[in-house]
Amino acid sequence: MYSMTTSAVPAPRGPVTRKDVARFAGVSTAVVSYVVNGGPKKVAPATEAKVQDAIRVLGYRPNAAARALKLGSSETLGLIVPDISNPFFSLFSHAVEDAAAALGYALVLSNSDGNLAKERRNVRNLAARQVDGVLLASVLFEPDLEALETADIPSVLLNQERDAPGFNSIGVDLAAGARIAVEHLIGHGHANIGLAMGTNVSGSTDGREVGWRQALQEAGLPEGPISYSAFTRPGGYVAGQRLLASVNRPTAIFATSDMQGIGLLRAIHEAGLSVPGDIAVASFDGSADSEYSWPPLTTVEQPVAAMAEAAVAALVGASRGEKPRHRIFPTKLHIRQSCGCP
Amino acid sequence: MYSMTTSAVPAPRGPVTRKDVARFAGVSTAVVSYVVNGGPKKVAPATEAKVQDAIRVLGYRPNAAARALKLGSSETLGLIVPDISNPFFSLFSHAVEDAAAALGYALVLSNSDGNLAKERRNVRNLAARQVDGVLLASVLFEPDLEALETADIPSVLLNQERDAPGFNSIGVDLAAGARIAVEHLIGHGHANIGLAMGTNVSGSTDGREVGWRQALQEAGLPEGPISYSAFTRPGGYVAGQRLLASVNRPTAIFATSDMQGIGLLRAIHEAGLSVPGDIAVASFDGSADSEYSWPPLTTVEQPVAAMAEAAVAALVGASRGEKPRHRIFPTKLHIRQSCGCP
DNA sequence: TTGAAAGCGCTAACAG
DNA sequence: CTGTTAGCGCTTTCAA
Repeated sequence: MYSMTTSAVPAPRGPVTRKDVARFAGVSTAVVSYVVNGGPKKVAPATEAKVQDAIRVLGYRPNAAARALKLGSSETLGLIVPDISNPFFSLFSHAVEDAAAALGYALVLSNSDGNLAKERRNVRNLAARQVDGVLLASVLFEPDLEALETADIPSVLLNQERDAPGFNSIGVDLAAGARIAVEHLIGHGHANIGLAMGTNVSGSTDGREVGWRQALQEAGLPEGPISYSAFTRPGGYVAGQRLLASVNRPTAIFATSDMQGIGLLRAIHEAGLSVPGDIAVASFDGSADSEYSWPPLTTVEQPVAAMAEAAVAALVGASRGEKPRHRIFPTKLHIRQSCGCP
Repeated sequence: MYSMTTSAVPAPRGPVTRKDVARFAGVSTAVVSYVVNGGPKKVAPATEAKVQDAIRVLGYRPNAAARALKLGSSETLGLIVPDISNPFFSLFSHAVEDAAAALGYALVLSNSDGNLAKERRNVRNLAARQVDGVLLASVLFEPDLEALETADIPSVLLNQERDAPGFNSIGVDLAAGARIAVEHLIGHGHANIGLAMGTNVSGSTDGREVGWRQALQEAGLPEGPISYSAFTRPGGYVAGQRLLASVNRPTAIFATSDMQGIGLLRAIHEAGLSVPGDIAVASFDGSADSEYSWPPLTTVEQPVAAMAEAAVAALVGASRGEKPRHRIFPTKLHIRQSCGCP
């Protein structure tokens, strides 16, 4: 109806600004700010009502860019993952988005495709966009965060096993997780346990390999065959083929990711072998895929939601001046059928 | 070394702005803009070099918020999906991010969790953030886009089978895709083909159900049993259990998503039946999961990358004044082993 | 309790 | 070819 009446305050042509609201409500723009933000000044109830009305009638929506410019904060977090279509990262992203949204932050997502140049480009891009924090699952152990530092933007490194000094980081106890899985396999009586190890760029040995070795050593067992390949389904598939062809074929295999585990299952099935009858399998991550493979995979679950929340909290904390720290989360063994349990 | 020398141009304390660069290079701020944006005015090569130097030395990064405020464009696209951890959407998101990045847009991701209220909140939030376009895989057939319309922000509806007038939309030919899959199953000699149908809120019958029925009718075959359940792994699992227990147990089942297909496989395996020996299976989507299930699923592939590109292009086109349209993409049958092919 | 006004960093019209 | 300058919409200090 408003558009049909002649009014002292005509509907503005373009997008509605705070000025339009002020004019419509007969107050100053400052007052509009006060009611929109609930402060920093108190507003008389009657005035507030007028303003709320004007906002509703005009369909006013604050301009986030202007706010970001003024405040130097975009209420936005950036997330860089190698590949969002990797189930682990998509699960993680969802959890991060939830945690961010709960705090009023939007999430800008970018994929690095495991490509260092792209990762750096993404970091810079996020820095330029004045995000309030960046979560980075880096290709590297100590990534180049200079763009963020000079812009004073906090960051958290994801999937970080070790403490990278000066970095906020979060990770899971890889070695402990791998160990419980391998110990469980040993408990089933296996004495020749192979490893389908994912490859990463970081120089040092992955904790999952360490854990596998520890479990074997402690049980006085020799090391089974190892195959290094990508942390992916095809990677696991290839590793499976190689492991099955090795001179001393293992009776059980630990895969360092669910994706590899699934690839492994395919290789084993194709070879006409049964799981867990001929070969038992356990993997790492605890993604939904592992529950619906055949047979369902016994896997080491990462506490994704807790890690996401902690990562977001670390970002928010960092902007409040808390100092960088490294947080390690425990894992939990999910026993299903691929290990030989009924 | 710059920090060690006394200079007429001290390093600025806070973040470096265009003003600092101008001062350092001994030019005006306008000139800095011209070189940063490559226009709209030409700059003498020598001057440009000085500016580029200053930018490098100072580590200058343009403030996106200020730019967005000035230009009324954030160079950002919004994407709302029900659940990023659904492999179809994560694949799609990756493709969207690629397409967006190629055009210089960042991507803000949000999950609606299939929840209408959350979807609306996300739409509004994106509108307030002045994104330049929104891609929405809605819960509804005709979602509430008012917040976007009043802000003059273009949008594209994803996964939209039919033309919703006035909306930009993109979808796949569901019925045709389902038909080729079911026809393929028929070609294997199956005469009792069941349907594991995903449930959605839209009132009308899903094209995949239509296609299944069409193929059957054209072949003069009776309709097999149907089970309605969620488009998820658990959904497919339950559908599988029900279908296997039905009075006239089908010899083949068409699942309307890969996730359902995978759940279905689990139900069949648990029942001690073999695929495709006892029951053949085909599904829909063409996600990576379908390739590594056991047996690998014959599936109807959606051209995700092409759709993502078209969706982003539609957004950009819309802001150039192109009128809304509905784009349908063809599917392609990926033959693997679950249907009975060798 | 409310208002006026100074910018946040950037772009681009306009003037030189 | 380069510089000056007026805002974009918002927050917040300072004054009334």
